[in-house]
Amino acid sequence: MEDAEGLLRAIGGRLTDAKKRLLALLHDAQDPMTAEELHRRLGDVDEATVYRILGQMEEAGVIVHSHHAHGPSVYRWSTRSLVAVVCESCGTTIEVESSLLDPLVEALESRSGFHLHVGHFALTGLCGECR
Amino acid sequence: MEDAEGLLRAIGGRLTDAKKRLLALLHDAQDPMTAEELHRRLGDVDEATVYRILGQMEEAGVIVHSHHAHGPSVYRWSTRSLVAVVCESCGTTIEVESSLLDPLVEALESRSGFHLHVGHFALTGLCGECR
DNA sequence: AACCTTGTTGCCAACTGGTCGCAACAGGAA
DNA sequence: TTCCTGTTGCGACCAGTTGGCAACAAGGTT
Repeated sequence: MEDAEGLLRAIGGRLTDAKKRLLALLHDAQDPMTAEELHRRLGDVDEATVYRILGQMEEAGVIVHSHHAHGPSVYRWSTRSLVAVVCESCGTTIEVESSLLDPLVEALESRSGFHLHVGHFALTGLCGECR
Repeated sequence: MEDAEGLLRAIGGRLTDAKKRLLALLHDAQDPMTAEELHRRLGDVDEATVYRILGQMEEAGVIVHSHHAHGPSVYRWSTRSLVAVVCESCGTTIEVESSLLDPLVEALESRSGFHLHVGHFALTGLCGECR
């Protein structure tokens, strides 16, 4: 919390209650959360405001979002460099260290000059149980 | 076209004009297409119908769709096993052979028992020009 | 060829995830 | 305390997609 306030001050915006609480929620969460989930947990903060704060925080590099194939985006603290892997059948999500994708990143880099943003996209497939 | 008809017959549904034409479009397309694009090119086929046909064809395994970060899904003939890589800055999309992801697929398989569906998700990042 | 069953279509309303405009509100520097 | 400006809630709006429903038509049956 104390460093969340420092962060907010560093970003430059105003130190509002909504921002502090949203940031704390996301910081303490072990799993990524959807905007709707954050809105629900914050209780009295409007959904549009949640999206606005998420946008600012992401622009400031504090958080990142990723797309889970069907359904809403999820947001997570940006220091957690994980890639979500979602089962298309049962919805189970596991997270793997993004370093697992390093060979792919390097291959793309040298082949096409493309620099991948690993983690912006969830990988999808079937989990062990559902196969 | 002749084998498109055979395909449709094999799938089991009725052989309608909309299905034949949509399938031909997608079969002959070099790039993946959005539902809106298909609807536009088909002219007199309703958008809801396009989605319904796409759903059936996908269930039958004839086509696959993938999600491009923001914006609509794209559909492609399923024999083209490519992964889209989208530049977040300029939107340029390149497609790479999915075999480039084989090491990742194998790693996930042995670590977590997860079987990835490569191609269902687009990879995102920055292209050489935009970096 | 007429007929009937059932998949298919068009039309349109609804739904989800997300954005926007605007007036009221509230940090926080002066 | 005052004032400026970032922030908020509210409600309309938007894109992409799905669902209900009645009319329609593919294609097997008689």
